Amino acid sequence: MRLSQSFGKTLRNAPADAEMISHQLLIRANFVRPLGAGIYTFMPLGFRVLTKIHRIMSEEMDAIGGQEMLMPNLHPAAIWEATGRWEEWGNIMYRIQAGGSREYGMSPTHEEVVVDLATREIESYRDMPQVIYHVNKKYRDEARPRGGMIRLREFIMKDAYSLNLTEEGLDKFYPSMVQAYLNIFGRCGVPVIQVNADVGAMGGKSSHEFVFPHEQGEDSFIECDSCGYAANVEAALFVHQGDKPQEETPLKKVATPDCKTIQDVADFIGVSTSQTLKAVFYWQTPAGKLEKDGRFVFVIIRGDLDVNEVKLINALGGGEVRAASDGEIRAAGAEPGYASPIGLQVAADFQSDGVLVVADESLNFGGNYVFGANDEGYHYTGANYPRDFAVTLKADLAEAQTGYICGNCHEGTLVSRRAIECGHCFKLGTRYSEPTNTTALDPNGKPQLIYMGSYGIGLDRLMAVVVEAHHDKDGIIWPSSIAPYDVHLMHVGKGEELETIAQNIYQELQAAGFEVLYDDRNVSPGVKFKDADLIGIPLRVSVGKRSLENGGAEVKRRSSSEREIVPLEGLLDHVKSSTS
RNA sequence: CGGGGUAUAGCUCAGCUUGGUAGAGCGCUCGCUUUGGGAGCGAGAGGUCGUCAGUUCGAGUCUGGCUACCCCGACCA
Repeated sequence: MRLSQSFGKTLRNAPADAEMISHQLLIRANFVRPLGAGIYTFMPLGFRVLTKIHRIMSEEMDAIGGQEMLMPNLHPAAIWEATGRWEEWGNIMYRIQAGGSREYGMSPTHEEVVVDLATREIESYRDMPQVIYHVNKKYRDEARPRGGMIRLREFIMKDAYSLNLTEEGLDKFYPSMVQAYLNIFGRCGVPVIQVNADVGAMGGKSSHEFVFPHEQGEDSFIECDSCGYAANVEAALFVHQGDKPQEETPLKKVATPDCKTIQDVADFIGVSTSQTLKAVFYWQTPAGKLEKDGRFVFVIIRGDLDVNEVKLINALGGGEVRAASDGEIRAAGAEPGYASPIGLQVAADFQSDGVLVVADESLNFGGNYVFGANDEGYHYTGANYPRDFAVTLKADLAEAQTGYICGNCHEGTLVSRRAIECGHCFKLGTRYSEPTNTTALDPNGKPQLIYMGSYGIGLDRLMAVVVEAHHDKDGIIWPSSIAPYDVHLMHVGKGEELETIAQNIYQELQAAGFEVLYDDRNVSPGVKFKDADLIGIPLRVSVGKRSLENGGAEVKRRSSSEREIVPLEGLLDHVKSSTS
């Protein structure tokens, strides 16, 4: 490509509102152009990078048996109603009202289409396993697009779907996809951390996130500073510190005036917060039900810990939770600020009457607690479980935090880090096959729900992450695997002779199969060098009066400051060895 | 959806306090000179100052509504 004829130009300044480096550089170097918040055009350079990322993904997917295809973006409402997500994704899906009463959603993801296909195409175990994938647009009405290409409203995703007859089949296949993902990120030059996001309940589904640590990221994860263990906040294992006391002291009601918070109470009585229990109240709305049909949930956790709502939802078997109102708390018989289940009728299980009390495991790592007395201005001391109160359910509810001891190596300290989520592997199980009754006959001729997995990587975001990982003060430094061109050729200075030489090189390199961006513009050398650095093609070849006097063309890698003069006759071989 | 910020030429910004005929740099066009790290001189093109309303003889400037965009947070398969 001749730069003099290419569409669009590089910019000397980045738009003032671009904050992330990748956002600034991709715009300045003319890879992308904004159209609206979270909506971008890929310019020719950007499209070339996208195409190369796509190719790498296709190779890795094909290597594990994937079959590339293309699914639609206009989804009839019916397929989303079938899985219950037409309602569930109310705020995020773009909807289109077409002639008559037809309704469509703009593809926010493609599980529904895959399930629809599976019901038609998969009839028996003989038709599985399958791995299908495509690279296609996704549309999500994100409340807050951010970071340029990091969170978009319209974006491009490589999403793959696996179909297996059994859970074992899915479990067996899953690691190969995880490995393929590691290969993809490796080939794109992105050092990702694999984050285990096991979420326990909900049918034993598990997932892995691949994150790139970055302080401006939209995601966060927990990492051990010693063993390298990494996990989601919801999944992170940590060591519960504390022991049961030797002797249980008697329950005693004490006045604690104006002590509404745990810190107040602990200070007033003179103990640490880990010597207290706190009550936190939620209103749970089960999946697919209205809020008024939900129920009150009384959560107990040690005073020094915090409830992770995702863990709570999992413990409750799904749905949504929100903080309960004071009215709802009083209706359950508890006193806000001084609450405990002591003296309340606690439900024995989910079906029984009484208050649903869910306690964190931390309850067992201590005793003789300070706990509310359900009487304004009073707490108990010496509260012990199960002597003094009952709970409906015990579960892991505590959120891992910076400073906790790692649950993997039991030595290191957990640290919370910001990151950009680059990819996600998800065992879906029968989440979509069940509501749509997507079954296949097993060898015994019996229909079985099929097991699905879904696996996604955002290409636009990945492109931005590559730039975040590979740049310097002058511009982008593309890894050669996804660089828009192999060689950035230019002539510096004026003269027909120079231009002829450069053109010959241009043709010679292209004939040899190289992708060459030729800066044939009649501008000063400084402009050309600055643009070459900004655009970031791995190898720069320049011919000028000075280089010819020194014996040939100057060759420089974008990633290094070394320049060398290569005789014109040997240039092709030199480029071959430099790019291989 | 809460909090904060911004909106004037393609890009970066000044002008607003104190209302009086739209500015600079870069970029763009033409000419001449220049050519190894964002060249020089000269001549040009380009803006209903986000939008709607109000105050005023007069609004880019003052007031209010709306919209868009950016940042923090909530949310996010």
